[in-house]
Amino acid sequence: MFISLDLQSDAPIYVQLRNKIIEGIASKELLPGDPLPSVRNLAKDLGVNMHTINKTYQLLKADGFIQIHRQKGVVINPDGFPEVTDVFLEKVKETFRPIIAEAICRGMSKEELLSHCEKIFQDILEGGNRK
Amino acid sequence: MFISLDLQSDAPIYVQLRNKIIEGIASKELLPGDPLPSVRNLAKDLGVNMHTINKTYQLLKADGFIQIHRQKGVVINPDGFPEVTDVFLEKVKETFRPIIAEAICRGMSKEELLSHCEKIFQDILEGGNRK
DNA sequence: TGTCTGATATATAATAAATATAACAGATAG
DNA sequence: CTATCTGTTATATTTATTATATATCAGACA
Repeated sequence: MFISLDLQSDAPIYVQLRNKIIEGIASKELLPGDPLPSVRNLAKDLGVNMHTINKTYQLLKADGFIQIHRQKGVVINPDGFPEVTDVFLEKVKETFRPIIAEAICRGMSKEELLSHCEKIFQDILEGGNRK
Repeated sequence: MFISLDLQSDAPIYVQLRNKIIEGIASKELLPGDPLPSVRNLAKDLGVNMHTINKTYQLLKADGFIQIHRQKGVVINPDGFPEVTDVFLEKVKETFRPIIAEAICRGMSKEELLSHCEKIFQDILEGGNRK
């Protein structure tokens, strides 16, 4: 995992980090059972505070993407990942809807939109286009 | 325009309102030249502060979706809307990427994803599924 | 016995979001 | 002319979020 944070971004660090790890899982760069750095080590590597990393891990744990063992450390969930729940679908809608609406205003066709989505999907699978 | 705000949402009020208006434009419920309520009236109607509305209008103006005339009021841009710029495409990517990555982790297929996007696109055009 | 885990507590600083008032300049209807 | 409506601007305050700085605790382990 090469993790780079964008300190200029309006997205909080702990969210950026969460997303990076999710992308790592999606691209199979991170496999079930793989270890993640300890809270303190990752904080040191990224030059941020321990609590910021802890917040990210707690989020990922709550969603079922990682397991946290008190003394062993943090691992990508070896028992598989959460499914597509109604809650998640709702999140998809709420996130996509405003952007798609703006795309329509700007004259983007449905085909064009789907093409962009497809490309992003592929890029993630191939682990590319990472910032 | 029936505008309802979700005070429970984590999205700021001024952003929610911006999105509602963008959706109104996308669904052609709001047409070029149509007037929008004055800052003070809308604030009163929604039960929020004047500055919150003003922030929304300034955002929409900066992006070219509305025009603001000092004494006449606010109208949906009669000269047409902004195009699909590189900046906007970048915003699409950055917004979609984390969600699509999570969708992949949860086992959603590409076809399933595109189907959801297509549905959202249609829903907006039809002015439905509004909250 | 150190040293590593995560977990937890407390305090502080910086920023963003929202509100509360107030005042200003220009247009316009009475 | 006056009152009222625009958007604009300024100032101050409150609240919540984000991030940091320290510190401590309990369990595991070499």
